[in-house]
Amino acid sequence: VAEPVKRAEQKERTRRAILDAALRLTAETGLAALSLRQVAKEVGIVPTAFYRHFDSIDALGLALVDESFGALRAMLRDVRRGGPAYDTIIDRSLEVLVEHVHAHQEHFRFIAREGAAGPPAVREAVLHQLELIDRELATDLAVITGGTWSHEDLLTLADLIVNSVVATAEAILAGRPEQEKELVERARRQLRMVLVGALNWRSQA
Amino acid sequence: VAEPVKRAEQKERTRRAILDAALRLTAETGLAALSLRQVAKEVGIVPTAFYRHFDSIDALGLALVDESFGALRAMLRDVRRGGPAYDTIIDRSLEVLVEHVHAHQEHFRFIAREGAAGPPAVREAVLHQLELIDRELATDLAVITGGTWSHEDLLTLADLIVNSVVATAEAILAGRPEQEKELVERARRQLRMVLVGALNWRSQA
DNA sequence: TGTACATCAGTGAACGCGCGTTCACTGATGTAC
DNA sequence: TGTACATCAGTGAACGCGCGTTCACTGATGTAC
Repeated sequence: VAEPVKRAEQKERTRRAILDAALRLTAETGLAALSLRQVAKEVGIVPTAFYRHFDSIDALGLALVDESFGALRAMLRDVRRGGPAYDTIIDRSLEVLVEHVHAHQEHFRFIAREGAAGPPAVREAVLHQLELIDRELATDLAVITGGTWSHEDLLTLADLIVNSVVATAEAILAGRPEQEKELVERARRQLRMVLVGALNWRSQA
Repeated sequence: VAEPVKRAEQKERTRRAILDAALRLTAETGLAALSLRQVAKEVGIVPTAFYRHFDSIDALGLALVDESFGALRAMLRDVRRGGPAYDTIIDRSLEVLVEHVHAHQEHFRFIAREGAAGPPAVREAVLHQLELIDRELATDLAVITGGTWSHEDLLTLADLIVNSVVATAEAILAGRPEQEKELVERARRQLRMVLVGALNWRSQA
């Protein structure tokens, strides 16, 4: 008594079309100003059909949060693939960042925008996911630093790095393409400053 | 033939009421989702009277950008008042930051929110103002570091500091009050890492 | 000081429009036998 | 395989509501003389 195939397929296709349309439309005005009717029109369905897929725009927003963090986590997996090779990690991470930021522009923009200004439920979901990523990075850093740092110190450093990288991604997306090289070079220097600073500061403490 | 006094006074009072109401109301949903009628209702005037003061919600938004950066610049003046006393500058700056963030919550939130998700004109105005502040900080840093750094290096460091501080302010405003001490302590360590790192990295370069 | 006129912040009715949501429906897809 | 029935994604009319904007207006404040 499994769900029939063809009908389910069509439903899934419409669901995808709704998610894609919403991601495209929110890029202009943000999720808070997005209407169900705009989405329906963009997809090519009647407004009421929206309810066959989502209870509300907020519910749609939460689905987009999941999807966007899927893209971000894929990026982090790519970064980790190289292992903790200490001397090349900054260059490699920035390469992966630039590649993913371009391939998933809309998802990155969505996270930045809705984390600052989304409807409360969406905003909270974004901030929660970012906190989880902070903690994951702290675990990675524990490996790189050889397990001698305290949990709190690792989180502090992870937070500093995540904030800088998020700011860099936002700047790349907001800026003109010809500024990109400059922004990446700046990020590279910043990460080096941070890494050198963390190690020196640590040995003084 | 100067503008008459009493009438102008009343007009200014209404203008202020509109700005205050808008700042209060946007805290919930963001400027993009704010309606002229909501503002008028909150102020206690008829919707059409809004046009006596602003051409559109966007124009009102730009006035709020000016006002919010007025608050931010007042903070920076307070920080600078202590002069470039190298060893206490981090502690003093964080004290001033915490004080101003609480006194002008709504303005800081406005900057963070509309810089990420405001209507295009407002968003651009916010990002432009932040860039100006980056450059001002770079000038301050030139004094602190004794004039031996390149312009580009100073901007890189300023950008790193501004991003961290903005992230800290956002975290304080988004978090629960009992987390504040922890967040400030984390910011303190981050700024020390950055300063130590910048100096060491610099001397290696 | 008193009067006649000008200014203009705020009013209130009206407009067409897009909004979210309800409801009964259609007809292709799927299931039971 | 063929038939009768069930499911359910998408339809289309209708609703009351808040929206931005227009327009002619009112009446207190201000100015000229």
